Parts: sequence; structure tokens; C-alpha cells
Amino acid sequence: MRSTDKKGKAAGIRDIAEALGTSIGTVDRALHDRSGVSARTKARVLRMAEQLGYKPNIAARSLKLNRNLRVAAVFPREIAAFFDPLCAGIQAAADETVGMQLTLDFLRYPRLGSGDIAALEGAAAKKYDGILFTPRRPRELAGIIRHIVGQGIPMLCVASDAPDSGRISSVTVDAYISGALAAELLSHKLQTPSRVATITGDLATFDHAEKLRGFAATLAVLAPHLTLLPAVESHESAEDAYRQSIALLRGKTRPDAIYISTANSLPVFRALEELKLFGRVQVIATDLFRELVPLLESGKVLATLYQRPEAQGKTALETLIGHLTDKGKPVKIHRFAPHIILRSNLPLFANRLVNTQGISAD
Amino acid sequence: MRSTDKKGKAAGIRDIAEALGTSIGTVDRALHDRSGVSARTKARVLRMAEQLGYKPNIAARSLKLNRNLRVAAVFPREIAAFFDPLCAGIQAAADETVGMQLTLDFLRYPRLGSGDIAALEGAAAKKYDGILFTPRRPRELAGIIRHIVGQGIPMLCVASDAPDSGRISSVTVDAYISGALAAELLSHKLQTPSRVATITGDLATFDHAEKLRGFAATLAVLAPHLTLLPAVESHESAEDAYRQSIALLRGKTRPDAIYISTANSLPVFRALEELKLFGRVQVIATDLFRELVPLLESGKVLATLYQRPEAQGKTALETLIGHLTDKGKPVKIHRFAPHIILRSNLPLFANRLVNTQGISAD
DNA sequence: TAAAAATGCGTGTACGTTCACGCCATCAAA
DNA sequence: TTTGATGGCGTGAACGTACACGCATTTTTA
Repeated sequence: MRSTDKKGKAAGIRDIAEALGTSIGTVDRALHDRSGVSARTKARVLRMAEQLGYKPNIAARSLKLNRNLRVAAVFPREIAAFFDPLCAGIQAAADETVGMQLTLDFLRYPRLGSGDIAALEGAAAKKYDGILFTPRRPRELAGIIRHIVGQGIPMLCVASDAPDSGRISSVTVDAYISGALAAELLSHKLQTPSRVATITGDLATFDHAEKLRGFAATLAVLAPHLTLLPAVESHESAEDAYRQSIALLRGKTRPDAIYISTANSLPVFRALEELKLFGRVQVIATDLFRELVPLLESGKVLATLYQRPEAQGKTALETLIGHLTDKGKPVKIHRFAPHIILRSNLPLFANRLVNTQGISAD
Repeated sequence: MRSTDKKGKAAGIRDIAEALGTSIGTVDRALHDRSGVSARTKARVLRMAEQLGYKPNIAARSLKLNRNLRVAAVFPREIAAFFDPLCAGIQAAADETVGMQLTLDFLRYPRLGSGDIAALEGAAAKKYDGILFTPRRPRELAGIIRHIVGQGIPMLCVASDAPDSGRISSVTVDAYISGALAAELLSHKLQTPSRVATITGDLATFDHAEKLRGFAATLAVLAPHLTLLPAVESHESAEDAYRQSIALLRGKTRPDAIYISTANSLPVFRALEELKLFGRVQVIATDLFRELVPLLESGKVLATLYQRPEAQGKTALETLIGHLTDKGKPVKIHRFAPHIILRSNLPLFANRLVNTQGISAD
């Protein structure tokens, strides 16, 4: 909605100038607090702008400025099931941008902790206008983030946050709540005393630790009859995850349920399959990929907590562009709710794994 | 991402004209297949445009055209808990539009089935460029929808669909899946033979019927030990709903669980409260409003299926504008997944009921 | 006190499109 | 040949904003 004149046209800077008997140049300077306007004139302009309900015509502005925004998206190649759709979401947001030249470069490094710092430094050196990235291990990265932000390059955290690093904003799924949801779902399903295990990527990453915190806390509150076994760390290595899963499932304290808080869950499934424990052990997974679909359909996996990578990517780029085009305006921090995918709503999401056109879910 | 020239600048119609030794007027005519260009010239222009990767500069276009898009949002005042945030989502999308004059009028009529046809006819008479509305009772409305669309006014269905009415697109939450999710959640919670009741608004509305279809079908598949009682229709009347709930809960076949498929659930809660049945009867509700928060927090209500009204409203307006500014392009149909709100993720959503700034969920 | 610098403000152009206008061929009818 | 009509095309003026430039006036400095 736009304030309109009596004539139905929106007021422009020319109207303000006419109403004040001054020139559009002066109005322009006053509105953008540039130098060359006396305090009195500036105040008069601002008051008249307010009065006429002036809203800048962004089409005209971006036409004139002809900004060529360059933004870098710095993400690991692994875990592809998560970061590929995330990048796709960023690309989708880029395709929807209107009225500005946007150059979007994807800088993918091998994996978390391997090449990330180099990639960020590369992006900073190339003087991008903004950087999208994921700060797992915020402690190691905080220094370089602060350094890059210090150069005036806004950085926006996606999928994981580094709160005190100077990043301009963040788009995440609430990790604590993901864990809590897993616990709550299990508390409904397991109504007799049982043992519950967790398999995580790396407790040194903030998000994984948060998930387990949420899981443990909620389990304690909602399901005192469930016993939590010590967390298993796979360190995102397929072999580690498989070996430890086998050990866990063969141990004398075999769990009745497992919460896998990383998208790297295939090795665990392999272990469950080989030991023929699907159906006897309740499983809650994280994120969604093709191999998970039949497991959910058949009920072998009870639920998965979908972190909505495309939605995160899309919102992230939109937020960054909003900041870049309108500096000074407050920037929202987005904290998404994860989607709980069960058997019933799986088709809505599985559909997207193959078909990205026509009907869109989320 | 934008195709760029060697010089790094995006190609404009002027570049096409120069490359062909013709004028920008001709290029413009060719690109918009207007009359006044020979077939041969037109083909040459199109080929060169393709070759240079020409993308129109939408900022310049909307500056020149100075379109004043007028869109009407026609929604009932009741049920406010749903339609108010939906309208807020539409408004939010309007506030984010860039580079076009958008006049957005909210036309609110008293309630579904009362004033909706008059409101739609009014909107059509005022020659809006597009209409957002909700077609509960698609059969009664199909005629008028078709009529309005026949006048060349695109209509977009929100929160409910009228598939064969000629509407340009629709944004909905999958109703069948909402019902199915309710059933699946109950199938986990109730593990012994039990009775399950459903309370709905009006089975004549497509969405409510769909929810019950999904609920019944899923119950049959996943939980054969659960018996489904005949559906109760409240007709969205508070008194009806209360009386029938009391009767249901006092009857000899008292249900062990209730699925309330309408956002109008307060009367049912009143009945449950008065009969002191909270906790003894599992409840699954629909949508979210203030009164529901403590019930979810305390576990009196197991879950609610949140239909994400703001997200629907926002997407609806974005989709309509996309169609209006770029006629002829395929229009996506959006089918959202409902959010399952449990105790654990409630804070993320309840937050929004009071505080719409700063941190944003979804 | 003159020169230099700073301030306050108006002018004009450019951004890429759209579109009304008008010019120049060509061709048919007079 | 003249006249008129027509199809094909070039020209130039907007659209609202940003900003470089330049002029006049005031203030500071030598």
C-alpha cells in the first residue's frame, strides 16, 4: 500500500521540492543526509516528506544506481543432501530478484573444517558485497568473520549461527527445538521404560550440541521413563558411524530408540538393516534425501526433522539483499521451525526431491 | 545470476539494436510482438536477444510503465484467528514489493457464506487487476468465479481451492494431509483399542471434508485398533459446537481422543474443561491462537496442525503479482505442508502471536 | 582586505524501457 | 504522374531518482 496524493499519484522528490519551492537536488541531499544542506532546510524537507507520505520509488532508484551486487555463497560440498538444496534455494531467490544486477558465485569447499577458512578468505579478497556462509565451529571462525566484517563486507550466517562474530544476521533452524521435538515424539511412541540413544556428527559444532541439549532436556521433562545413553559421535565419517552403530546395537544396553541428529544417517541405517533391528528400534532422523523415503514410507523410520534447506537458502539471500539495498534498516534474524516429516506428510516433501517444477510444497 | 557481456554489463535492448544496426524501437516491437516489424527482422532480433542473453531490466520497465496495480483481498472476518494473520501475510508481501505501485484493498465480509458473493461482485465491479480470495463452498462460488475470470480479472485461491473454476492458481495447505497427520499422531499416542471422534466446521466445505477423508483413511491404515465415531459438524457456530461437544463427551461412547479440524475449537475446550476431561481425552486441534498456547504448554492438547496463514498470504500475493507483471509465464500452484505444533516447538510460534518484529519464525 | 575555502543550492544528465509520433519507401488507385 | 494508404522503421520524450557540476553566497585564512 502506498500513500497517495489527491491525484492518486504517489509523491516523489519533485513534489516535495515544488511544495517547498526548492529544488529536487536539495530534497535529495536532505533525504540522504548528504552534506550541503542547512539544518533548517533539511528539517523542512523531512517534515514535508513525512507529510506527503513520500516513499522512494525503488524502481527509479535501482535503475539509476544500476547496482551490480556481487555476493558469494560459501558452503561445503558435504553434506550434499543438505547443502545442495540450500544452494538451490539461494539460486531460486536470485532468480526472483527484480530490478538489480546480481552476480552470485557459489564457492564450495570440500567439507566443514577443510578449506572453509581459505574459501572465506578468498571471498573477502575478491571484495564481494556480501557473503553467505555457514559457521559450524563458530569459535575457530569467529576471528576471520570479525576480520572480514571489519573490512565492511556484510556476512550472513546460514544453517548455523555465530552470534557474537559481527555477522549481520542469521537464518537457522532452531537446533535446540529440533532435538526437543525428537524427544517429544519418542515420548509419545515409547510409553514403557526404555533406553534411548543419540548419534550425532560432532559435539564440537554448536548445532549438534544444541540438538542434544534440547533432546536431553525434553526427555528429562516429558519422559522420565526413558533412559538416555551416552551420545555417539560419528565425526561425519561413514565408517566411524557404521562401526559405532554396530557396537551400540550389539552392546548389552541395546537402545529401543535412536535419534540421529545429523543428515549423515545412512551408515546407521545400514547397521540397523544388517542386524535386522528395523521396527524393533524406533528411529528419528534428520533432513531428507532419497534413501530415507522408503524407510519413512514403511515405518522403519518414525520421523525425520527436516531442516528446510531451500527455505533457509532463499530467505538468507533475500535478507542479505534487503540489507545491501537498504543499509541501516534493521535486519531480521530468522529462526525457522523444522518440519516434522512423518509417513503422512512425506509425499509433500518427497515430491520435491525429483520434481522441482509445477507444484511447490514447503 | 545474469548473463553478462564481456564488459560485465548486462545486455539491454540498445545493445541488441546496435549489434543489428537497427533501432531500439524495432527491437522493442520485436520483443513484445507488437505490429510493425517484418517477420524477418523480428526473427533476427529474437535470435540476437537470445545470443546476448538479454534479460529485460525490470526496474526500468516498471519505472516507465508506472503500473498502478490494484489488487483486492476478499476474506471473511471470521475466523479471525486464521484470516487476520493471513491478511497480515498479504500486507507483509505488499510491503516488500519493489519497484511498483501497488494498491491493496482488504474487503472483509462477515463470514463464510454471508456476504462473500456480494464482496466478490463488488471487487469485480471495481475492476481490480487481481483478486485474492478463499473459495470455501467452491460449488456455490464456481459460477461467479468463472464470471469474474471471464472479465479478464485473474483470481487466486487462498487457503482453499476451487480447481475447475478458472482461477489462475492457488495457495493452500494440503487438507487431506492435515487430517492424515492428526490420525498418525494419534496412532502413536493411543496404543490400545480406543474411540476417536472428529469435530469439524462444515462438511460441505471442501477442505473440512478433505481433512476428514485423510483422517479416516490414515486411521484405517495405521491404527486399526482405533474406532472412528461419526463426525460432528459445528457449522462454525459456537453454541452448536459447545452443545454437541457436551453431548459427545457425555454419551455412552465417550471418545478417548478428539480431532478438531476447524480453528473454531474454543467451545470444545470449554466442554472438555467443564467435564474435567482434559488429560483423559487426547486432543488434536487446528491452527494457533492465544487461548491454545497454555493448553499445549500443559499437555492438555497434544498437538495442533498449524495452517501457516501468514505464509499462505505472503506467497499468495507474491504469486499474483508475479502473474500480473509477467503474464503468460507458468504460475506455480503452492501446496504447503502444515506445521505440526507440539509442546516443544510451540515457543517458536507462540512468540509470533504477540511479537511481530525482530526475530521471525516459520 | 583580498584571496581562498566552505557552504547552500539549482541545473542537467543518465539509467533502460515503453510508446506516441512521424518519416520514408512501396504499391494501388485515380 | 499524382494522390493516398499502408507497412516498416527511426526518433525522442517521458518515468523518478542519484549525483556530478557549477554558480552564488558566506565564512575562514593569509
